[in-house]
Order: sequence, then C-alpha cells, then structure tokens
Amino acid sequence: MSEPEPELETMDKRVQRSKQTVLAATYKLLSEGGIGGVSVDGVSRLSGVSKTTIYRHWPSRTALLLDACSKLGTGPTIPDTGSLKGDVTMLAKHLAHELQSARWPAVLPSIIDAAERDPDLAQLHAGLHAGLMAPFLEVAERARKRGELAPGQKASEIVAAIVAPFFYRRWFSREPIDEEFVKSAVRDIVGRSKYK
Amino acid sequence: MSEPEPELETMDKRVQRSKQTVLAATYKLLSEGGIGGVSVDGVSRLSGVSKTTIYRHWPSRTALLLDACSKLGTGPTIPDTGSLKGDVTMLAKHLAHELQSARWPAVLPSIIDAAERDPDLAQLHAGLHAGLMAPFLEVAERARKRGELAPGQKASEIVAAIVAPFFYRRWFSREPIDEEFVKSAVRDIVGRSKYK
DNA sequence: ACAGCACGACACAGTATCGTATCATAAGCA
DNA sequence: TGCTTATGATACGATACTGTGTCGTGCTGT
Repeated sequence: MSEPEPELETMDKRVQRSKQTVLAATYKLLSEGGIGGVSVDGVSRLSGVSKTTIYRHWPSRTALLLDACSKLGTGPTIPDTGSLKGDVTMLAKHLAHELQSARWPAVLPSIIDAAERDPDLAQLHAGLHAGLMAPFLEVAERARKRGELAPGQKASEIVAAIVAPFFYRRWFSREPIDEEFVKSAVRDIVGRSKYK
Repeated sequence: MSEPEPELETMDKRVQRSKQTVLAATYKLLSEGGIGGVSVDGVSRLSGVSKTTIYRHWPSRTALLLDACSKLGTGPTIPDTGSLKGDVTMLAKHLAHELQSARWPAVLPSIIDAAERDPDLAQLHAGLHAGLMAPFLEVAERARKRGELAPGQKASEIVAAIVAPFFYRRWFSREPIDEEFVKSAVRDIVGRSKYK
C-alpha cells in the first residue's frame, strides 16, 4: 500500500532474478527452520546472492521476512458442488492433505509465536489466517443463502467449528489426520448445521 | 527418571536458593519472550545469579530450558459435580480464564514451533499437552462410566472436541473468549454426547 | 558500442550468544 | 571455630548475526 511497487515488467532483469532467487531461498529456510531459522547471512549463503545485494532490495531482515511470509498461504480453488456437505468435504480433504505435506504448517507456529509479541507479525498472521479461512467462509456463506444454515448461525462459527479440530490435531495432539478423522469431522459439521 | 535428583532436603541452602532464583527468572523470561527470549546471559542478568553458577547446576541452556518448561502446566483441581455438563462447564471456565490471563499460553506457541523440529522439545510438548488434557480426560472417563457417553464414543474425542475451539480462538482467530463462547462450546459438547 | 547500474567480494564495527577458566570471597556445615 | 563448598567477578575464545562501506567487474538497456 505504501510501497510504489515498481512493476515487475519495468524492472531490470538482474533485479528480478536476484529478488526471486533470494525469496526462494528465504522461503526454503523459513519452512525448514521457522522464522528463527532465517538469517540474512544464511539466505545469502543458500541463494548465492551476496548480502550486499539483499540489503539493496530489502531494508532489513524483518522486511525480507514479511515479504517471504506473505507469499505463504495461497488458498485452493473454491469448490461449488451445490451442497454444504460436498463443499466442506472437498475443502476438508484438501486441508488434511496440506496439513501433512505442505510447508506452511511447519512455519505457522513460529508466526503465531512471534505474533504473540510483535504487532507487525500479528498483522501478518491475521492476513494469513484470513486467507486460509476464506474458502471455508465463502462456502459457508453460500450454504447460508441456500438456507442450509439455521437462522442464528454465523458463517464464521461454522468455519471455526470445522477448522478447529484439524488445527488441534496438527499442532496440539499431533495425531495423524486420516480419512476416518476427516469423515467424522465433516459429519459433525453437517449434522450441526441442519438441526436446532 | 535418569537423574539421581538429590533430594531438596539434603541440598545446600545456597544451592537451593540459586536454583530456585534461576528457575524463577527463566520462567519470567520464558513467559515474556518465549523460548527464543531465554538466554543464559539474560537469566544471569535478571536473576543476579552469576552465569558461572548457572552452568554449575545445568549443563546447557537447553537443560535449563527444559527444566523451566516442565513446571509450566500445573493443572487445576478436577471437579466432580456429578454430571458431564457440570464438570465440563467448570473446566471450560477455568480454561477460558487461563488462556487469557495465565502465562503459559504465551509460551506454548514457541514450544510447538520448536517441537516441529527438535525431538526433545516434541517430547516436552507431549508431556505438557497430556498434563493440560488430563482433567478433561478424567471427567470424560467418569461420564463414560456413568453411561453419559454414546457407546462408540472415545473419551479422547470428547476432549478434543471441547478443547479445540478454545485453542483455535486463542491462537488462530485471536477472538476474545467471552462467557457467551464458553456457554455455546459447552452446549455443543453436551449435545453431542447425549444423542447418536 | 557504451554508459549506467546492479552485482559480488571483501572488510568492518558492533552486538549477542554459548560455554569455559581462574581466582578470591563468603556462606553454610560439622 | 575452622573446613568445605558454593558463589561472584571477570575474562576469555569461538561463533553468529545485523547492517554498512568500498571497490572493481560485468551484465543490460539504449
């Protein structure tokens, strides 16, 4: 918002290459060691781009970190099966798969930790979280318009109810997220939305 | 387990005092800055105990850290109101209060982050988690014996179902955990246990 | 072809960290 | 009281990190 953002097109090829290389390396270190595992020296070593150049493009380590983190949670395509159950099933399966294979789940705890103290990171976390939840929210909203949700029920509550058990499993109880679990989670949600 | 643990009674008064002082300082730094916020130098400065002495009692920073962390989750007294709803209500209120005021919720993310990579910390996390869940598990088990749970329902599932939304709120959506939320969470659980 | 600009290779200052070592002091224990 | 033992002050070496400064080289856009 405050950055002029000088249009990738008009950028010097060398700058493009450098920035991209550096971001890739940062992302790798990030996913391997969390926020604490990222140092400018480390990024320089891994990427082969000299530290001097890195500091030419990012004013500080924090800036680089925020830049890399912001490209973390690219959501899936939003399904549209026509029913809440169908949509949620697809999203839940996708989430289950990502939680166990993608790289961002390994990074998120360190962001949450940092957000506990640093306002900038808290904001970043809010953005990431919103991005992750967006598909679920969209699906819930549609169900609402279809009349599949009880009157008093907020869409965000549905979203929390479906996602919370997944997160709990991934980071707190650390149990595997198998097909059985996904099924029962979806069942709970759908059951809850219909009655009462 | 593997440590001889030389009986607090027989310890030199000076040792007792040092260890306690150091642990207190460590705990404070831990709750303020997470695991990353604890350095031996920092503990020394804050506690007034010299670094030399700290290294006399703990072989490494990690050892000190594990020692301090292990005293983190001292659970509440387990209620016994005679019904699942009563018990869960009490525990949920207690949890809600702790999540917003106690110090361990600020530390847990850093432990989870570390557990993502360090096996020792993963074990520590497992222990803490077990300690936190124990009261809920006990209460659920009792409900089971009373016949308040459906046959196929595992106690641990009930526990996960009640706790997950609290954790989600505290660390992911970062919404306040008010009385309304606690009520509806309890309602969900009790409803789920009775039918089907 | 040529000028400008980005680049890499240093080197540097300042800070913070983990552990270790030495030695004098003071507290506790018998 | 006197002996043992924990402690504090201090310095040290090794490492890692942030961020800046300098300078020569070579890629890029015109």
